[in-house]
Amino acid sequence: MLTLSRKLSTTRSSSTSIASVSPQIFNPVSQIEQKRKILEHRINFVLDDCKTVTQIKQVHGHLLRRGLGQSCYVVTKLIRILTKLDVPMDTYPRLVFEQVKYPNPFLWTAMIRGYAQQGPLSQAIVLYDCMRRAGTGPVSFTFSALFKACGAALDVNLGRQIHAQTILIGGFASDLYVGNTMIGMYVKCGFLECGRKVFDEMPNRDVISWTELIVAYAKSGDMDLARDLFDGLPVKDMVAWTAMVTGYAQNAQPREALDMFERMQNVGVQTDDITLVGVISACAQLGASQYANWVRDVAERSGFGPSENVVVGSAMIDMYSKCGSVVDAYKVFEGMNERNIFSYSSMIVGFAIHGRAHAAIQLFHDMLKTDIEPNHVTFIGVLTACSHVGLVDQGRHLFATMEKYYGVAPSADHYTCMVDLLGRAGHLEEALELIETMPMEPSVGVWGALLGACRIHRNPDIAQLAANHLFELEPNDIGNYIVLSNIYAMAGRLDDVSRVRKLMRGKGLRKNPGYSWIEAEKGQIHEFFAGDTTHRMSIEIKQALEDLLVRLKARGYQPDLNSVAYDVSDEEKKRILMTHSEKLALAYGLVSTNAGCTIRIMKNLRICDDCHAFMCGASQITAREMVIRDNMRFHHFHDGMCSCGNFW
DNA sequence: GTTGCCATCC
Repeated sequence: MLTLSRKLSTTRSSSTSIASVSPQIFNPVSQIEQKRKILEHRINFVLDDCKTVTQIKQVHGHLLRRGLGQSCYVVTKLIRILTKLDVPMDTYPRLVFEQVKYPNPFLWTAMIRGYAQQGPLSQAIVLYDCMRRAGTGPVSFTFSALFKACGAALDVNLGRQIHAQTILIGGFASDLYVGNTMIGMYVKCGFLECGRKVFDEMPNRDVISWTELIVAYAKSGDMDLARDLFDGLPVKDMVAWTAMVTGYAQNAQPREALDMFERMQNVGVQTDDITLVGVISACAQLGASQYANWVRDVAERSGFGPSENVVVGSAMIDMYSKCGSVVDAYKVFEGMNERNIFSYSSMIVGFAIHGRAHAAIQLFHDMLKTDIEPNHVTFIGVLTACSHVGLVDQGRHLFATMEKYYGVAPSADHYTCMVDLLGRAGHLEEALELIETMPMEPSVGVWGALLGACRIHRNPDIAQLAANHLFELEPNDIGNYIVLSNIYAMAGRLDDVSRVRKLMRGKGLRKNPGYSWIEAEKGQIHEFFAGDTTHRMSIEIKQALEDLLVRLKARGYQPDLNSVAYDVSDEEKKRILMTHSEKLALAYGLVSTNAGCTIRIMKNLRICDDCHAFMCGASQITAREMVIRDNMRFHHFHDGMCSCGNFW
C-alpha cells in the first residue's frame, strides 16, 4: 500500500496539465473522436466477454501493443471487470492502474470502488485521499461507491465524514445518485431517521429514493409508515410495489401482502420473480391452498415457474407444504431443473412438519450425494423429523456428528430440537442433562421444549424447574404459567395449581387469544376466535357442533376438562371447550363444503388435547379428511386417527 | 460509468 501511495502522490505535480494534454475533450465531435467512440465500443464488447483473468490479460496485452492499453477508458473498464471477478485489488488491478499517467476521476473511482468492495474500507479511503491530493475532483459515482461500501461495512461514522465531504465540496449534496446512496448507507447502518432527513432535504428524488425508505420502514416493522410513503409516491414501479408486498409478507401480514399484489396486478404493473417470492411467502403463512394454486398460475404465466427459477421453486415447496399438501410440495421439488440448499431444506422441513420422518431423512441422504452441503436449517429439519416420530437414536447420531462430519456447529435451536426429541420420547433426565451441558446460555426455546415434554409425560418436578427458568426469561408470557398449572392439575397437586394461578393473576396476565382460519369457496378466508359468535353462520355452526358432540359422546368421547386453564365450574369448562376456535372452524368447514373435500384449518397456537381427540372422532363419524396446521406441525386426521400418532 | 425489491430455520 505504501508503494501505491508514493506512486500516487507523484502524480500530483503533473495533474495540473491534464487539460492541456487532452485537447480533444474540448473539441467538437471530430472524426478522430468518432473513431475513438467506435473503438471504445469494440473494446467494451470484447472485455465484457472475458470470463477469466487470463483472457483479460490477453486482451490487455493486445491493446498495449496497439498503444491503447494505458488509456483511462480501457483501464477503467479493465478494473471494473477485474473487480467483478473479485481479483484482489493489490495484484493485477493495481499494476494496470499504476501504468496510467493521468488517471481521470472515473478511473480513480473504479479503483476506490474495487478496494471498497473487497475491504478493508480504509484502503478505499487512502485512495480517495490520494485522488484529492492529486488534484482530481471526485464525481458523483465516487461518493456512490463510498456510501455503498460504508453501508456494506455498517460504518456510519465514516459515512458521516463522507456525507460532510459532499457538502464541503459543493454541488454533490443535491445530486440524485449521491443522495440515494447516502439514504442507503444510513438505513443499512440502522440510522433510519438520518436517511429520512436526507430524503426530506433532497431537491430531486426519484422512485429509488422512495423505495429505499419504504424498505427501511418495512424492515423496521413499521408498515404504516411504509404505506404512508408508498401512497405518496407519485410514480410507482414494479420494485416499489414489490417492496410493499414483501414488506407485508415479512411482517406477518399475509392478507395485506396479497391485497397489495392484487392491486398491483390490477394497475397492470409487471411481476418479476422477486415479487412472486413475496406473494408465495404470504400464501405459505396464510396456508391458503386456493391462493397457492392461483399464485402458481401467475408465476407460470409470467415466465417464472418453479421449474425454471430456483428461488421461486424453493419458496413454492415451502408454500405447498405449509398449505397442507406435502404431495404438491414434492411435485414442485421433483420438477425443478436446478436445486439448491433452500430447495432441499424446505422440502426436508416440509416432510418433517407433516410427520414424514423417513422421507425427510431419505431426502437428507440423497442431498449428501450431491455437492450441496447441509446448513443449520437442514439439521433443524432432520432433527424435527426425528422428534415428531420418536426416532431417538437416529436423532442422537445426527446431532453428535453434525459438526464433525458436516461442519455445522449446533446452535441453541438445534439444542431445542434435541431437548424436544429426548423429552417427547420420555428421556426427561437426559434432556435436562443436555441443557445443563450446553455451551451457550439455555434459551427460552430449550426450556419451553422441556416444559412441553413434562406435560406429555406428566412430570411436575422437572416441569417446575423448567418453568422457573422460563418465568425468569419471559416473565410476561402467560403460556408457561398455564402449562405448569395444567401439569400440576394432572398430577392432582391442587395447592400448586392455585399457587401458580395466583402468581398469574398477580401479574395481570391474560391468555394469548387463540384463533383459527379456514379457506372457503372462492379462496375467502374465514377467521374464528375462541368463543366467537360473530360469524354470519354462527347458528348453523353451533348446531353442527352440538350434533357432532352427541354422536361423539355415544362413541365414548369425554371432554378433557384439563384443557381449560380457568377456575370455573365443569359445566363452564365444557362450554369453553366447545367454542375453541378450531372446533368452530371445523363446524364451518363441515356445513360449507361438499363431502369428499378435505377440510384444512390453520391455527395460531398449539392444538389442545381435547380438540385433538375431538378431531380424531369427527374424522371417523363424518368420513371427512381434516388437516390442521398448528404452530408446531400438521395433523392429518383420517378415519379416527391422526398422522402424529397422538405424539405431539 | 452508480442507486431500490429475494426463499428454508428462528
